[in-house]
Amino acid sequence: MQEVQSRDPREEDRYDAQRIEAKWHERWQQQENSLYAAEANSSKPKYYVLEMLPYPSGALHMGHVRNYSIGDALARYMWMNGYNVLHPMGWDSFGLPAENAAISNNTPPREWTLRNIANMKRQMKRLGFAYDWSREVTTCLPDYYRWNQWFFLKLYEKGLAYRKKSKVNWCPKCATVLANEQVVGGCCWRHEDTLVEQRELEQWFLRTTHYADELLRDLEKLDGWPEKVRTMQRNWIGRSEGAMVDFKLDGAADSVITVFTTRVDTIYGATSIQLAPQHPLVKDFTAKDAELRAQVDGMIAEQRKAKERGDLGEIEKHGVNTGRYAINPYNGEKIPVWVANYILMDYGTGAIMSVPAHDDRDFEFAKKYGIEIRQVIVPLQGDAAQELPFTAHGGKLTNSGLFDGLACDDAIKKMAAYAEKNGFGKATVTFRLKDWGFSRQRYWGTPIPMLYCEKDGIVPVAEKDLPVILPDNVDITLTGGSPLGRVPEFVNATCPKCGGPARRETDTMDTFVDSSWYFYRYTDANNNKAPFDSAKASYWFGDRGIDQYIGGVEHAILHLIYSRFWTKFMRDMGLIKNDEPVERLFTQGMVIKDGAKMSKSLGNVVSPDDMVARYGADSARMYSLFAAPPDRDLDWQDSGVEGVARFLARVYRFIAQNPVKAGTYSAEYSPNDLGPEGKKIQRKMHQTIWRITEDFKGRWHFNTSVAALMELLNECIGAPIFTSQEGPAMAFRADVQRKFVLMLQPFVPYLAYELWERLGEQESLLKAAWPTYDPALAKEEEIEIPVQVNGKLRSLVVVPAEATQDTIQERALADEKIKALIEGKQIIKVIVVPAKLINIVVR
RNA sequence: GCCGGGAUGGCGGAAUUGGCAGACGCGCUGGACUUAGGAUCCAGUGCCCUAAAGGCGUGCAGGUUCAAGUCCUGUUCCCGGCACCA
Repeated sequence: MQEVQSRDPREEDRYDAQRIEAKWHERWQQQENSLYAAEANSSKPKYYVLEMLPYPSGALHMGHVRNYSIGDALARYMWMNGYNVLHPMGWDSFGLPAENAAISNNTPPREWTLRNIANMKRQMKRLGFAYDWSREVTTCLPDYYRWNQWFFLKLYEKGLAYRKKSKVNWCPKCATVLANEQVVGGCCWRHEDTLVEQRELEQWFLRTTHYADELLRDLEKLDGWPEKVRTMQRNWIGRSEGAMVDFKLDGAADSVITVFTTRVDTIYGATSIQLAPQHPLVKDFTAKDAELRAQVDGMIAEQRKAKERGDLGEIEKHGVNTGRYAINPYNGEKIPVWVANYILMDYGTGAIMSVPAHDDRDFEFAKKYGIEIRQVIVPLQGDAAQELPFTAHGGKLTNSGLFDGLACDDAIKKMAAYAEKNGFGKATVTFRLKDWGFSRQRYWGTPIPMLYCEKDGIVPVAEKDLPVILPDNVDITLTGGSPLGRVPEFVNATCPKCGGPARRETDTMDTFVDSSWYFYRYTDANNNKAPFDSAKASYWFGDRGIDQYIGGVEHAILHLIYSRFWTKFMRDMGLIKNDEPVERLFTQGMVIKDGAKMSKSLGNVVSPDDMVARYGADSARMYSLFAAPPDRDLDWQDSGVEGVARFLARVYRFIAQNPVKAGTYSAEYSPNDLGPEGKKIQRKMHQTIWRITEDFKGRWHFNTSVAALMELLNECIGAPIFTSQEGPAMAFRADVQRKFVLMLQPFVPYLAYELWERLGEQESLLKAAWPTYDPALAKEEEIEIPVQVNGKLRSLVVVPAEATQDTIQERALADEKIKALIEGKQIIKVIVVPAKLINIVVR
């Protein structure tokens, strides 16, 4: 640093974030495995706070810094409040970018990944995040992924993992299959500009639908989750109650069209059947009818295009009559069978009964093609001839045979029961949620522990043979087939059943497996006998799961639904007791710059390393909490970071340049010693403690916490009482300085530790008690009461805080300005809100 | 179309229970100190009005109330999610 010549000797001891942070960073490094370790047999209450683990892309971005600053502040606050805190970190380190890096710069995925981890861990440490590194989890290492394989065997045993051939999502850029959850608006979640194709492939699936009902129902319990996330999951699961009804195909007694409907009560109004173009029966119809075939193929192409454009709902409805008829099992009526472009094969049964009188889409379609529109529902009261389509539920049946007169809701139940009794249908529930497509045709993932034997078919790897190690030195290309298939030493194995030759599964697991249960591993990260010890997991998860989980909303569906599924499975295995993994979830907003998401192409990326180098970790962290409430988007402004750095410099001057050291003062002082100025500061201090404590309790508006600290400092700076050398004044200054540092600790640990030391304190700051506020001292003695006349602010009067209504009114009416205003007018009413305001209504 | 969130000075935001709108910070203006200032300190800063006085002001239009950013009705725009879901 440049030599500064200054008259003021204090100038030589300026706030130098780099020097302070380097000093404490060095000290903390030396005890990295013990400093923030959770206690093993603690009598304290437990608190598990967790931030979503990062993908090791190479470097942290500001979104990470924000995420971890929130979690770290909370962890430190809970430590100070006497909790046994678990605050771990790990790496979601399988995934495609490692393979892409391998291709583009010829570095093996493992090496690339581990190097990135080392760099990001360095950044986290430099930022001063308090993680228990002894529990670090790295998902791409065999000591972790072997348990993925173990879980897979358990899922297979229970019938929750299965293999089937079906249409699956395929990303051409990733050259792999994707789960439904990984398709966003028809495109790949990693390649927003790449349309996902449909391919017919044989794949492993996990039966997430087994828990569909529970996954939906338990959302009600998650009142510590943002409503937004619960709604998104509800939509995703998409439960709908209805009935399946079989329509026989006329003239082909063994051919049946099963339709799904939520409105079986309208079935007497069904005047056609509509099939999705991909419906299996359609193939039979088109086999001998080239013209029909051409039209159907056109519809399939049209649907695909619309899906790719993301406006499937916008295409114009059209269809083609197949010339066949189906028989309505309720009344024996023959109705025509059509193929229509608005019927989706992947929802329900891919076939509907069309009731134009009571469905908007069917109505539009029937109008276009002149299909009969037959009303079978009328309102409960009043005019039966209302406008069609009449889609409301609140009606009763007409033209419906023996069900005439029933209310819709009643009819839905009775008619489903009738179908079941007569063997042509039943009440049923459909879900939008599909089973989890689980196989990936990629290298950098957990090998699926399965074998294919010519004699025994699909054979699981024996538990004792786990882990199936992912080989190194694999030739990776993004063309055709799983890279592992090109490694004979890997592929060629022995069948554990017959001892004959067997071929290994060469697909790997979706990386979302890794994050589905990693937070349980943190409770027992070094266990090599089991994924974790049940007792340890139950201690940290309790009945309701992780106390506080913090991350981006982009995982509202993906990670958060898979991990809920995994938890339910582990509970049913008897490994854990909790039904849900996370009690409270917080989704922080994005970090943006100049109104846009940070991206290389826009050139608006702010690098954490750069911020740390320019302003220090403390400033970068505090700014990321100060600039906006944590749940909202944060528009990054370097000048704002500077402002925070200025504030910290003033804090430093207030304490480090004028400290009252431990042992140099008497701890006792009485408020009466302080005088009005000191009392005012004391009041402000207790109000500040109150505000920040409240913010931590759940509101989490750390921006106002920081503002409160700034206000307190503004009050203190330049106050004459802090230059006094008298006993009580010294004791008071000592108290203010200590409480200030304690409140800084969650937000700016480096500066807080430095100042704590400057104050001569020996106790560990991390576990020093959070200051308490005294409501009596926080209370104002005198307050300004706004005086309104007819609701408009006209004056202010100063009264004692406890002033009665009468006193306030007396003072207000005696006020010169008020007197002049109400002169000659009639007072109609006076409203006095004690300690708040007075409003005089005059005419 | 359905669901969730939002709109407050030049900017980020505050107002926790219907009770002084604009805390705190940025930026800007003026001043002090200084060889210098992109350091520090002091003062000012919603808009209109020469100042005082006064008036206006929380997307828009109404309403309830002594009193509305906050409650009610309607409406516009922005962000996010879902979507021919039968």
